[in-house]
Amino acid sequence: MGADFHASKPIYMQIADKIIQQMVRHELKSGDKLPSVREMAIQTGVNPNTIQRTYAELERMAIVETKRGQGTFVVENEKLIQELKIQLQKDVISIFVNNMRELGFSENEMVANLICYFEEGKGDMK
Amino acid sequence: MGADFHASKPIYMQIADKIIQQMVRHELKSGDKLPSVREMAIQTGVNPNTIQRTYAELERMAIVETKRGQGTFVVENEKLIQELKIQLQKDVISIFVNNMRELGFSENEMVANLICYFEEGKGDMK
Amino acid sequence: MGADFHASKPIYMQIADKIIQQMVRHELKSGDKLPSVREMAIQTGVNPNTIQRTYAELERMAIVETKRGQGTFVVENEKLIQELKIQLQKDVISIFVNNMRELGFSENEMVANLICYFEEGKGDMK
Amino acid sequence: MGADFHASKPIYMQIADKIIQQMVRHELKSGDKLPSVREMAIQTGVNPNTIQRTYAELERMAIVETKRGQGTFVVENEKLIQELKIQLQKDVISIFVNNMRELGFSENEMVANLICYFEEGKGDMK
DNA sequence: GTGGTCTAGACCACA
DNA sequence: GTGGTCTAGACCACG
Repeated sequence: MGADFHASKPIYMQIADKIIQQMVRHELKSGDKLPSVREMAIQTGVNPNTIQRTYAELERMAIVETKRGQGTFVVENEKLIQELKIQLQKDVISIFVNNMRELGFSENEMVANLICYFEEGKGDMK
Repeated sequence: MGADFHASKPIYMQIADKIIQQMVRHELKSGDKLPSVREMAIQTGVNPNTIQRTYAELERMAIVETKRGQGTFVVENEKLIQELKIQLQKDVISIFVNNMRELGFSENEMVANLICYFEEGKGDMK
Repeated sequence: MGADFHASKPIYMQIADKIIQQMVRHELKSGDKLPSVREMAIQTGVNPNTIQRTYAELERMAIVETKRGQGTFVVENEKLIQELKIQLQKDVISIFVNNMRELGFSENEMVANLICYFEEGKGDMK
Repeated sequence: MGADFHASKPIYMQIADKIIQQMVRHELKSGDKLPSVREMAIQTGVNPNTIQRTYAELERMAIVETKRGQGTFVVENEKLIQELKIQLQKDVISIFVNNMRELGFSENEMVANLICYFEEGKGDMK
């Protein structure tokens, strides 16, 4: 569970992404309490300030809310989390399609290559 | 052709990517001469230092070579460019698969959602 | 009647403000009894500790007094409540004038814009 | 120009507000470069991290943009700044009206009291 | 030179 | 106990 200090994305964002993924996969549900800043800091092995920043970012995205003196909670809005998943999914696909298009692939080739990737691990895609 | 100062990737890398894409799509071929550092700097509207770094990076990847007093040329090695394309393609697919997996999708769902994306633009992906 | 956990003001102050407003508007009069701490806590949905602090704050301002075993009462001093209203009013106006001045407005423009705001809801204020 | 360490608003926000006011009053114009983080830190007498946060907040509001290695600039969008002014103005008026209404004043009384405030400083408002 | 991130450790208000 | 702010000082990538 160590942080990757050399990735391009800042640590506080990597942690935010992890939390979002947990929401999207329903490992974290509406109304659930996140670990306290200090506890999360210990769990992830980073400075509490970094977690603070993560939580602030999540709150800015309106997918988490903090109650003074009580803690930080997943927002009570299941619909918003659903939309979040759809949005993230579209973003991921969109990036993939753009990248592949820039390499000169047609839509059919993209699908074919993806299937190929699954079947062969690394086979004869061309 | 302006540089995107907001993207997460450094500008010199953005430009390197653009050049590599041109090779992979055969808009730039083995032996072709790249624009001079100064000219490229003007074309892209960035500091010549930045282009310098772009060319250095491409040379480090061994897909470009600088001939003293003559300029910078795409390496005379068609096979290497082919391999480059395959490598890039695998990277792109691999990133896509990882991202989708983190969102909780199975391989079949990935393929289905991709096809869905093409058919509907943004339809009812679940 | 729920507490706003997001506002910049602490909850105990928000509640104190609400009570003061009721006095100023004569919905609460000299000598009236405030709800008990527990009852108020239930009404507002916050921790009794928080209400305790609200009442303590009001007592510190000398606009409420606690009689042991009987409860908390609005002070028997109509004049003081009048003065409170005038003071609050001056504060509100003063803040408004400062804010508008910081935006570069003259006194005449402030009056004009206020009138404008009433007439048009949101019209062509310049 | 010292920072007020005891105000309710955090310092980084107070500084952000000051900068926004300068834009709204056209003391800072579209495209102008803000002082560097370090320089501003010296000017205001706070830690560079605090200014960093101020600039990050302004960028999040999309009224400032940072160019890597060059500095932080007022966004090239005069219209947006105009809208910002109108928005701020509406907010200020709206808060004033709400506060006065909570004290039990009618719209006419608000205007009258404001004028009174200007004429007398602190005269016989009731 | 620029902004961005991170740590360490401190203090605060709030519930 | 909680989150929020701030300082001090460090290191990094970028242009």
